[in-house]
Amino acid sequence: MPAATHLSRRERQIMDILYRLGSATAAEIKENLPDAPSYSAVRSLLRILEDKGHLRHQYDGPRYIFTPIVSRPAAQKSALRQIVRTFFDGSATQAVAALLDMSARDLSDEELQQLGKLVDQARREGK
Amino acid sequence: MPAATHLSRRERQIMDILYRLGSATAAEIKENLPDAPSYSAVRSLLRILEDKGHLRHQYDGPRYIFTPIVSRPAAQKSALRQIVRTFFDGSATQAVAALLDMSARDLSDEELQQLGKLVDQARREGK
DNA sequence: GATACTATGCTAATTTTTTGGCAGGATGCT
DNA sequence: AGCATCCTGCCAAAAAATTAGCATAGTATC
Repeated sequence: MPAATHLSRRERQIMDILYRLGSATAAEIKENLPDAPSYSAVRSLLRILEDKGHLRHQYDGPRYIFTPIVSRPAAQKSALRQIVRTFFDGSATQAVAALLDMSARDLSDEELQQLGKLVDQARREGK
Repeated sequence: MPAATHLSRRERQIMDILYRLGSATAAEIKENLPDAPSYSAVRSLLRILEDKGHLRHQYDGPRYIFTPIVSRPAAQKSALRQIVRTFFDGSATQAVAALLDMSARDLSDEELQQLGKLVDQARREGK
């Protein structure tokens, strides 16, 4: 149950990449790392992260594919909780409001309609 | 303009505390740090963060008060953007849906009503 | 004003992180 | 088979982060 706050800088960068891509090879991770170090360095980090239980690898033909241990949905929740707590005084409402505010113009009407439905649904369930 | 991904583990922990509390003294930060180190260590970190331009200090009677340089609203946006990109394929809608899903039962009807209004408003503005 | 307390500034040592080097094995191509 | 390429595993050096120690100054309390 290692919190993200315990990961080192590089470790966190790698886990972020893995959650973004779903899973990846060492080479792909290297490509996605800011100020990418050598391939060897990436491999070392991956080994460390695996030792710590943050990811696992499996064979895919001639190379390894690395995948996070914690499922994406679980990691999503955990990340959101962290943000809500740190930046929004624990208020999910404030967080949603900020999300809408910063991305409303990028959302299609379909998406907004869908969100409206989700809110209505939550209201019905709450009663 | 150093992104959060460039902060070291302790640096990030401290900035999180500062964004949670708004601003804080060195002692308060020490209290809030997981596995808190010595006061001296905290002071060192604070000096480093100030050198890097992440925070500033001001006098409050006999001690310093430390405050983030980047405003809370700006940091909120930045944090949300990061989450949306890393965990939700860049889809704010998905993120909102996840937020609603994980916290709907904790929200009051007033809050849900408010969110409904925000969505409606976004739809009207989009047209 | 002496004492205790808490603050700061600076510095040096320890620990962790981050990195690259090198050897060996598999794959693929000519 | 021979050669080049890409992978892995292990290890050790280099760099960065983290920590504590110590000297000093301000405040308050008695």
